[in-house]
Amino acid sequence: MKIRVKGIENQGASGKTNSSERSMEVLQSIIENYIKNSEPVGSRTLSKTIGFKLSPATIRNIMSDLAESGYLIQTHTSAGRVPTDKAYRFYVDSLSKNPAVPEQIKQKLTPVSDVQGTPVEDILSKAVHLLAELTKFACVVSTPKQSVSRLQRIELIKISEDRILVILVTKAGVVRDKIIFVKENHSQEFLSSVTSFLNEEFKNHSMQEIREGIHQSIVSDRHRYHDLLAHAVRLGKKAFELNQPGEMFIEGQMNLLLDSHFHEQSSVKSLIDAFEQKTAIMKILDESMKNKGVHIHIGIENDYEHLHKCSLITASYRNKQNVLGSIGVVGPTSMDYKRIISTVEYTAKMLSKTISEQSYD
Amino acid sequence: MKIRVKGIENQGASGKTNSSERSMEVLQSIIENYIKNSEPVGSRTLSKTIGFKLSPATIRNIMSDLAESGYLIQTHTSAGRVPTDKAYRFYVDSLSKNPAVPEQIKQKLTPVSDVQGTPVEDILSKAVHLLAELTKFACVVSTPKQSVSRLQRIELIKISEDRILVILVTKAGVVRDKIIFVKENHSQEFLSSVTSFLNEEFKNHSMQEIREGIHQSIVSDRHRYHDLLAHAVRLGKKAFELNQPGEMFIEGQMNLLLDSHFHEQSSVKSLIDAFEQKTAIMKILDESMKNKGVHIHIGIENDYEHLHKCSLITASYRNKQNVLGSIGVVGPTSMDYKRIISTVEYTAKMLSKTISEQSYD
DNA sequence: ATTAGCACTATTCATTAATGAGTGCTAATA
DNA sequence: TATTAGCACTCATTAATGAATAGTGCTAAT
Repeated sequence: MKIRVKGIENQGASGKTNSSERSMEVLQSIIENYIKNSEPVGSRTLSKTIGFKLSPATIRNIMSDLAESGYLIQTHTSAGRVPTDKAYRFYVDSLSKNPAVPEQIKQKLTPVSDVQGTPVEDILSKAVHLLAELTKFACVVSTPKQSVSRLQRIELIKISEDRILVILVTKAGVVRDKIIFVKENHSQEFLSSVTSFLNEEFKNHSMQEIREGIHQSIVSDRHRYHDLLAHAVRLGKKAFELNQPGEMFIEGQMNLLLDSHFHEQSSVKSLIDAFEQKTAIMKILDESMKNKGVHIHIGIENDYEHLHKCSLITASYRNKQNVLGSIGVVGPTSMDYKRIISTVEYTAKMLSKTISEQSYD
Repeated sequence: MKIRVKGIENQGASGKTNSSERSMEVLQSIIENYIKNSEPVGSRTLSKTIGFKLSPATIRNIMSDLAESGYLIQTHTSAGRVPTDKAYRFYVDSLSKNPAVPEQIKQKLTPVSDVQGTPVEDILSKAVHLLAELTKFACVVSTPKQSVSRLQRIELIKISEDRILVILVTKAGVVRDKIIFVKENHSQEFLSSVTSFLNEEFKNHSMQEIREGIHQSIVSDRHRYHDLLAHAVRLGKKAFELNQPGEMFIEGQMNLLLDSHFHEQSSVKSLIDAFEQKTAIMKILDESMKNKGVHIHIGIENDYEHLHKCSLITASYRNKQNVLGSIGVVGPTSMDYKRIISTVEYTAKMLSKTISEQSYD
């Protein structure tokens, strides 16, 4: 009995994969059926939908085996079977790596690239909005990681007696601004020379490097700097200090609440918490920046408990130089993985392309 | 019969307002009861809750009259009565103008002012977040209207051969940035002189004035400008062109979906649409900037149909110079007006104070 | 003008019974 | 030996029923 299913786990190991292949196809069929109709699927229905001819009884046997090895569960005795997270994992792993992107989605996503001169935030926001519209789920995108982005230019502008406006332009085209308060009343000329110094010193360095570098300068080489540079370093330190904790844009949360899978009280509450907290999702997005391609987190695989009933599909976006951030979809575990994966992948690609065009190198 | 109720509408007109005053108090009591429990209120319950002694039967008579003149409705024959939008309008109009702000709310809102040097957007976002937390409804805030905000400083920074970064700093502390593309390869020195020119010419003018002013310059005085200034004007035109359509931050939409009043399918859909559209709510926020104080839009009073089951409480915020934008709450018509109104009012006040401190004059 | 009393109405809730989808097991079949 | 037909059984869903309840409207008495 179990042999049949074992075949799934180490498929191809033995020569006689016939019956295991069939189990696989049945499982796949169940999953696709469930994804489509969101209803437990029974042996009778399946025997009609399935490609090859099998009687309900046989299918019942197979299903029973699949249930035993944890791919299916029953909500109650006389209900059909529902795929588990393990089943979804099997399913996505068996999907083709380069899914076709429907022409319609390509069409819808072209406006992302139609944004000459707009701030990166706007591009991200547009992209995530479109993604939400296409997938009908909640979508998130993380803003470019400051620490890795490289300095294109820094500018210090005197605003008033004691206030200086700091503008940081990164290679990725992100502009950050911050007012810093100072005690001394520096002249604009002085600020200009500080600006020049900082630009020469730090252009093309990542923010992280700069922060560390400045720290270094102060600690070790203090005596070497004459007065002006000491000031410059002190100002620069303040300027580069804007350690924003990485933002995240969320769009289409409402879509989830309309989704039938989240109609139960408890899971709605969970989701809201998950979005309030942000940190959990942010962590997943960050994680997704480390490797190429699409990342898939299914239900229970998520560390954060409130996301146990969700799947996340994420992909990183980048410019020519660096990986900048990630974009992703949060939906029910029973989402249409094929479609969502290809959509996310394509969106990330378009986003990368657009941002690369805007980047300064 | 009707006389009793007419008394509400032109109260104090006749000397014998005794019974009309009583009707008023009954109505008020019904409203407060309904706000508190979200359940149709019946004559028996009311006769207990109400301050003075009245039998259920008498109350029934009064209620019947109130229903006849449109202050109450019944969901079905044997149900209690529910206040109409007209009733809420009467209710809020009769509220004291300067409501007390609970100490607890004051406490919660102090962090808004704890934001030295942060961009205005962040302050707004923090304020609206706190407001949502306090009110448990959805909250919105509009970003400072660009057209009225006055220029503190403009800066042109050469980013690459054909790209110039424009930074606009307004008196309100808002920084706007945009990349403009140019055909000529201007030197940074040239840009500096253009910058000086633009600053001298337009500092302290509102964006709207500037846009009009520049247009004027080009049309009428073209010949007067020598080459450099012609360039400057052309660049400036491009720079000031960033006609952003006024953004809006939304927070706490989820709160609404958890609210029992919106549990019916239809109204949820409506609300989602309302927030997607943005324009309708934006219009209300804009409207609210025209007059001082708190503005209240109850249900059917809203032009936009999808907001017919909501009330909006809005108040404008400002710096020392100008009204900048508005902040507001979107909730069910049966919200606790007393509490919400005072909270919004106080939040707007705190917001104004904070932003004024950051403003550059 | 107010109130008590009573008939009337509509919702809500629990109970019951019918329906039906789906399984598991056994015996028959290819 | 793998597959299938047949049948008993389970459990959710649905509809129907009736009792309990909360509320009104009207009339007559105070």
